[in-house]
Amino acid sequence: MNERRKPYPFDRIEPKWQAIWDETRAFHAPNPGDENFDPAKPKYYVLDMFPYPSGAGLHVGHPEGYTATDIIARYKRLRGFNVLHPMGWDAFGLPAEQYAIKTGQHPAVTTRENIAKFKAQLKRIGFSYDWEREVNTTDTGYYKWTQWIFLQLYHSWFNPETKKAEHISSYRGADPDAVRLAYVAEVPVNWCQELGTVLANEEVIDGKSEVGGFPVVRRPMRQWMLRITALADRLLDELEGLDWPDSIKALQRNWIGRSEGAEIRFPVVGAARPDDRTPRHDSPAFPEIRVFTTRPDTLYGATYMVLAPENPLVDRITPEDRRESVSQYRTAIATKSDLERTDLAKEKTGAFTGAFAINPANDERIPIWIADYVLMGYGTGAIMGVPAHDERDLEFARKFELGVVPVVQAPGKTPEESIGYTDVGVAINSPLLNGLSRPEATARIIDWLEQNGHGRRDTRYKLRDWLFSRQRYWGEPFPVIWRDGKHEALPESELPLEPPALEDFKPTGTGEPPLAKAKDWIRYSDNATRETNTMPQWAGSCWYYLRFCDPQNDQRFVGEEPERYWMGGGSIAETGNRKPESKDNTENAFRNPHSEIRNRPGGVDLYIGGVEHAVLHLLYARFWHKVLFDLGYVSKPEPFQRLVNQGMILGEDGRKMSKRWGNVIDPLDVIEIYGADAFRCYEMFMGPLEQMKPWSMKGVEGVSRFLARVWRLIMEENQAGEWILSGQVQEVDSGKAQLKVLHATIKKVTGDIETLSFNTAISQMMILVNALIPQGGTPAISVSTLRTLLLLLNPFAPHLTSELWEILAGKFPGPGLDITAERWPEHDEGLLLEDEIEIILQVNGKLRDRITVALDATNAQLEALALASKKVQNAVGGQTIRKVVVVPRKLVNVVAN
RNA sequence: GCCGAUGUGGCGAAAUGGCAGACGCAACGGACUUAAAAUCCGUUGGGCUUAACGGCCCGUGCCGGUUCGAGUCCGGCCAUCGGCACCA
Repeated sequence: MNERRKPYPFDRIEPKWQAIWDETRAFHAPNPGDENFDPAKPKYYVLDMFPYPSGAGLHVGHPEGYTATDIIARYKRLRGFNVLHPMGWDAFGLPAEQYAIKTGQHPAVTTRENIAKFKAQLKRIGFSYDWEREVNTTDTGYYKWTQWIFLQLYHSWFNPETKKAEHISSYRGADPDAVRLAYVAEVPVNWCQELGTVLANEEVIDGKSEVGGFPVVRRPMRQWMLRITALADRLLDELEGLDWPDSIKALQRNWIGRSEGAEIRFPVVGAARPDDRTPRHDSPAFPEIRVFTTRPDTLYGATYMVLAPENPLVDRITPEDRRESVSQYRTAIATKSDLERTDLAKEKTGAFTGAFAINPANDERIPIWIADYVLMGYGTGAIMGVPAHDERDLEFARKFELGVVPVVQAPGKTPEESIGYTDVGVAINSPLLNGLSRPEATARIIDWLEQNGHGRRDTRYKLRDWLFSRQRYWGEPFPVIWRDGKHEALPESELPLEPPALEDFKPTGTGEPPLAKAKDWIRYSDNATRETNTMPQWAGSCWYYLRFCDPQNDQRFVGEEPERYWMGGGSIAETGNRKPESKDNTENAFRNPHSEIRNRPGGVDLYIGGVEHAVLHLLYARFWHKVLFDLGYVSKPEPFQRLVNQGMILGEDGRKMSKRWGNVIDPLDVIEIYGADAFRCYEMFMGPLEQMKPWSMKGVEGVSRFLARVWRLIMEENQAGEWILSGQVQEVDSGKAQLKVLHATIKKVTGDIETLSFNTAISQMMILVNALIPQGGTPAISVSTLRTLLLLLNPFAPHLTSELWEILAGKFPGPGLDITAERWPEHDEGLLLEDEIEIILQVNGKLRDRITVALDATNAQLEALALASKKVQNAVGGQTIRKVVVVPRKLVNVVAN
């Protein structure tokens, strides 16, 4: 391939400016109290989801979000904000460990190499990160505090009275270990043999591991859990005030899965206990079945009950003559895979236990069945079957010929026809509830249940407690020891607890973690040993945004003042009621971002990342943050005020980029040919940030041509082929038309950046540049117009604009050499108005003519002009004019028929 | 099944309820050049009509509604993508 001529010398200017930014610490954000800290500036915290530094390096998907945040960061700096824009590494994780298993190279070495590669790539794109704040979750100085936060969770409980996490010392019960937010439980977990570790529910997809796609089986093991369910209500309710995409909020709501209803107690008759197989009806040990239902109003329609096959109650209630068939069914279910069991298409199966329960509402005796459509893991592992108003129950009842009693009558239907209706209608066949609507009936029956001791109001969640331990080497060790079979927290003074040096990182295969191989390390004292599990990768990412506020602090996970400043709602300037910009135009809300900022509840001001973290990282981090908030360590209850998901970038063939399709684009290859500025601008020009969109090399070329036109507006080649300042750049006044498009561009670009509509911002700058290109005659371009253009373009193409700014500043006196020290321009609304404007004339809503009128033409004048138009008259023809709609400065619509 | 998003030229897309297709790509024509590349200028939703200027009709997934006026708002469908899924 021929060495193609560069459209402009980005290969020289980009490294030049990157070096200057490094040397001058151009993007270092000072903390309160630091040298150069300006208390007059409001803060702006703009954050990327920090990457896992894989061996593959960046692909074009990473820099999409990073470019967006970088534009915002640079823009906010020009608007006078103190901008926190950091980057770091989520570096614990499986690939480095698996590489270690294969090669024996320590994961720390692999990680270090990968980070160096990632960092070089990010720098090459010209991101304005404050690299002095870089964090790495695998540094001892970092995970010391991850372990410290774990200890806070360990030492805390959720007080249902105050609805807050509190120190365990405020717990008055007998067994604090039963309520700690970090606790140990023997639970059925997702065990992945291939990975040699257990996984969180969130990490298992269709019975396979999210990483690697290996089979996952349920198996009871002793594990560390975090009591995230205690915060379920808050995690749900406090989503409301967040400026997040609806889809992400919906995903989290769905994942938390709050259902409101009642727990109802059904006494069992004809029950048999293993130790006494005689049916007993009046024993004090009389078993009862508790069910959870969201439809207590349909209680009278409960014609049978179903227990999950695994429900331990089954043994207690099944009479002798049914034991064999019940046990057969249970065995059949146990050998089924999760996939088979949850296959919706399959027919309902089940077995009658031989026992009966009493429906407390009408004292009816109803049969108790077991069936695998009832899950042990949700509610109480038992349901009341209301076939008339639940599809699944209806299917089951029809198959096994159980009674179906309609208890809700749908509007306009007979009771019989109302079977299968689940939503609307009034209660029937329900003595206590007849005639009531669903909400009324629900309230009435719950009151009745509570008054008569048959049940209570209840809320259940799909959310499970967070399985927090892993059997891996490359993760944070738990700061916990075991003595006499009981766990104890390590004292804070012993943090960080570093993992042992190991030769062999392989999983043991038995479920025992690799750390168990380090016999010396395990031994804590004569009678105490260390916990050998490690934390999952999510641990480090749960609080990294806090560490960025104060990354070097070795006394605290984050200093109080930096946390208040960066994560608090108001900056020093805001609380001081001071605005950094004097001009204010209330007509245009977006022109005054400060009013918007002041009203924010605080936290990270803008967080951009992939949608894949909707229910994992984003839920976990919110959970930790709320606990830290309750304990008084952070200033606001939510960490991320505004969240945006960038859309995936597809290959040129429209398919997901993957090695398999050979359609992966390497950013550095693109930068090699077109430069970092073109790469950045193209990523933003492709389309709306949130949208999925295919890559196009031709598209990059188009954007590159645009940047080259900007270059040639200001530079020209001399005889020797060197770029020199163009003679057409002069200190002249811009013409009226140019000023108009310039100010329209200031307005549009400013508004578009605020709404992250970068694609249209770039379009508008293209329009401006097209308008500035001299068309014949004696060309002269105003220096001040060019400077404004460079400022507007600077966040998008920082290298090019820095270079051109410097060249202009060297030739024309005025501003300094450094564009990043400048202020963002403001548009003058007056320049956008013309003396004459075009009015469109419609007949019945269809465009028929246009006229040019004075700006201040009255409605009456407009109407007269419209009716005088030949084209309007033709369109009206013989019809009668019914009405004339005049929209000032816009249009006239003549209605005729 | 439930929840969420999306549907506009050949392609990426744009349009506070007011000129549909800005901007860019591709394509075609032209200028410059010995030639090419680069650059610059022009045309470019579909159809009908006119010698030409121009004129007319259709057009934002489909069907209805609201409105002087709908890509945009409302109701009902269809399709694609993403998430959840026997969650009681």
